[in-house]
Amino acid sequence: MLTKPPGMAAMPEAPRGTRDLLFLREAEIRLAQDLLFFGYRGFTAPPDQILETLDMGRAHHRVLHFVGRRPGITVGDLLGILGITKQSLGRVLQPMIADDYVTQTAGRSDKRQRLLSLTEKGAALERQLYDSQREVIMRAYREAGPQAVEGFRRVMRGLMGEAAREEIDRLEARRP
Amino acid sequence: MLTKPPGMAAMPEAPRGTRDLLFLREAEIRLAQDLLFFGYRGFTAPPDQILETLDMGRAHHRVLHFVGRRPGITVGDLLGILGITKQSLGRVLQPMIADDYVTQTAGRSDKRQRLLSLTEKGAALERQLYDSQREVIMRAYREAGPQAVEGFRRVMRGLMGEAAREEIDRLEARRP
DNA sequence: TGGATATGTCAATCATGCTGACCAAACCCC
DNA sequence: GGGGTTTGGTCAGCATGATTGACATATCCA
Repeated sequence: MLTKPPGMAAMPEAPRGTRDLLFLREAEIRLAQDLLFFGYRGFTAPPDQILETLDMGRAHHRVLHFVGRRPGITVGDLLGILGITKQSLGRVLQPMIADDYVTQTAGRSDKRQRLLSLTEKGAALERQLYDSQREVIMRAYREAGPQAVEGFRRVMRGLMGEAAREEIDRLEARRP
Repeated sequence: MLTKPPGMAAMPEAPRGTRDLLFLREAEIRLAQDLLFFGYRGFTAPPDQILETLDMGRAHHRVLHFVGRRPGITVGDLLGILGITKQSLGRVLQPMIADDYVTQTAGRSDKRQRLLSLTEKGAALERQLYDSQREVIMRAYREAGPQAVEGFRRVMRGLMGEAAREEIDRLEARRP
């Protein structure tokens, strides 16, 4: 089963002189990949730890987060934000309604809609999860400084698609 | 099944005068949560699209990335980086070896070890996935500017635990 | 009235993680 | 040299969260 030498792939060709520059560029991109992988993991770890004691997962957290962020959101809008199918959402959302974390209300203008909001219980859990992430983010922000935070925001916005950028703007605008 | 009004949870109390400050703080943290969610998704979307045509997933990409990043890495070290169990890794890694994306070589000093490297085929796929992510990252970096990139790096480093920070330093140091 | 829309649900499947148990080979120390 | 430890592989079973396809219901709107 074991082979002899690995036989690594060749580096891509580059004209003399530009080689160092291209190489530095590649190193920067590779670093970005590593930072996003480990950074995102650090960001999700604290809520994950709390959730597993409640037999919930990251999917539940996302529902709590975005429903809390936009109370009265429709199921369709939530599906659009999460980017999953209604079947996938249903399996997470319906138990959360049954367990009194989320409530549904029929839409005023369109009675087909089910407007979602957090209950007191749901809001309390969301706040606990929020606090655990707040700690991590505050520490990172404090260590990096305000200018770095602004740079972080600019880069993260650039990483997402146009649709997500508009979605974030909508979430920010709706700030109560 | 539908209840009447949502009954939103109360905002946490805060003494007069500090209220605005605390509120702004919370808005900043909430924004960070949104940015990380949508940004990470934008970052992973392009490789995911390629991978699904090959019947592979994100787990395969992570193996390709970190083995490519550290050729000759041991199975144990890879497990440590990925933070998963050997059973989970095995199910992804063994098919990749069978399909000639990854090779194993017995360690020179310790023959129990299986040193992992990418084959030509594996390196080619890894580069294709890298290129798709490179596009997204380059665009975000270009739009945000060099100072923002430095800030992004500082914040992402702060988000991860000490162990991950050391791991990244090790990966950077091993730059060929 | 009838088609489109919003939501829910059943059934099957897939990807990726987990635990527990166990095995084999190699290493290392007494 | 023998015995315990380490490294890696593997089997079985399970959970989560995603998918598709098909279908049901209630409501909206032209």
